[in-house]
Amino acid sequence: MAGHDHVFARSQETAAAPRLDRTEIVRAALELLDAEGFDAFSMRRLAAALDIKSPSLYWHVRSKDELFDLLVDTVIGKCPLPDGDGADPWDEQVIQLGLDLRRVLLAHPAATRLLPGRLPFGPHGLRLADHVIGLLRRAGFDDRMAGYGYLLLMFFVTGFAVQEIAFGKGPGNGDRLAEVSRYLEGLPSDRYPDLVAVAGELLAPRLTDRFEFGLRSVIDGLAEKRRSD
Amino acid sequence: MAGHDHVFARSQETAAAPRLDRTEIVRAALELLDAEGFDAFSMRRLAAALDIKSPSLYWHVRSKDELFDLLVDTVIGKCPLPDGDGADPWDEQVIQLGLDLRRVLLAHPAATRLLPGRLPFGPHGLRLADHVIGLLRRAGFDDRMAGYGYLLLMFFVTGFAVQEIAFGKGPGNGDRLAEVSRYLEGLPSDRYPDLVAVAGELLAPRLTDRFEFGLRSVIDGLAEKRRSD
DNA sequence: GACTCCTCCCTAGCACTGTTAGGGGCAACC
DNA sequence: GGTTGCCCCTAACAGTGCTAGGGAGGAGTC
Repeated sequence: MAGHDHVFARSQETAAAPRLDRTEIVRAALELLDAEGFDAFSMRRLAAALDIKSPSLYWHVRSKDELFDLLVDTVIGKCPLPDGDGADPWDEQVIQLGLDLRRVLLAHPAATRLLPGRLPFGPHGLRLADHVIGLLRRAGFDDRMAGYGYLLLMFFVTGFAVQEIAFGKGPGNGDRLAEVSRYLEGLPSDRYPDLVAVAGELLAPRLTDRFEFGLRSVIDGLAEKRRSD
Repeated sequence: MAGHDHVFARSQETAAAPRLDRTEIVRAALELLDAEGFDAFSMRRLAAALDIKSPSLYWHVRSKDELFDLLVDTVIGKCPLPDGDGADPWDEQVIQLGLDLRRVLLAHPAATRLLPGRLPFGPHGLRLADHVIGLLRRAGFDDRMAGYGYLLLMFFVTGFAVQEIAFGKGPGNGDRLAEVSRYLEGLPSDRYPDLVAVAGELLAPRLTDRFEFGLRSVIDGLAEKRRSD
């Protein structure tokens, strides 16, 4: 389609420098995921978006799975980390981190689908882990509890965000939430009395408050544990 | 290949009754997932395990995705629900439910990978939802909080179990956990000082205690909220 | 300048996927 | 006996991740 002007672009822009590298590929992949959704993603499509053929991708990236690892780490990298310890107490800092991470994940719903089952231990993921664990250790937690606090935070934020996205947070299907609500309300109330009764309020559109509340519960539990040590 | 003896089997076993139905397909699919893992699963393989050809599956099941919905619901259905309210206080009942659900999910790690991003609202999922919400309502929570309590429980248990499986809980890769631990310990400790310090204890093999502790924190937070209403 | 090496993209193709179109045997019902 | 509907089949389509192997062209060396 854009074959011929591609030749021009190539000879002009990138006579010496390679026109592609991993970061450029990851950037395009994230853009494709955001725009077209998870199901529309494939190596061939990504290659087309980069104006190359799909096998060329494999020179830069070992496999689709490795690319997904890079994608996840890139998204995690968008979560801001305060440099040094701020003035806030440790628990507020952890909660702020959780809120930021959730916000970042919800901004890339298709990429967030890659997270479950993946270990978030790319460079950015490691930096985040080190940050959280450091925060907890300086707050007086021992090594075991600090590590567990980090795991708990990640489990909670990831699990919440993924399910939240499943419930229709994605772009374009914002009314899926209403659709599910209607489905639940239409169920036979003799079989599921309590569920039907609360169905209207089960899937509130604004989950931020609920998220923060749950996160606070988890962190409070953690704080309690430290005290009892 | 086995075409001719298939004819015999057919005329003998299944003269009148249909030899296949959805529950039989789901049973075989779960067996295949458990035995061979998620990556080895395909409609053709499932068909082969049932001694039929893959297009025949589509007479019983609309799509692979619908089959996955059925699978998830079947696994959820293995979580025991006490009939009627037991003698235990509500929070202990909820925690017991969370522990049971996690156990069931860990027993089918490959099927659990299907859960994230899927709404657990098949028959069994609905029954579970109704049960939990009923428990909370009778404990004095209003409709909004009861619904949220259910969501929080599901988010937490699902998120925890999925990540736990990612960390190597699957069958056959039990030493992946040790491998990840070694990787973390080998990181440059000047760049990730706190992470490396706790790396050895980050991924404990027995996560049940940690799970229960986190779950208790969430439930305690919920109880607190009720009091403040 | 000719040489080789390395980078980075290409074409061709493999083995596989989910899924549909359409056909046919066979039991059950009128 | 004819018709209906169930339940499986073969054939095939469009697409997937990925590999083998090739070739253009810049970089470095003699």
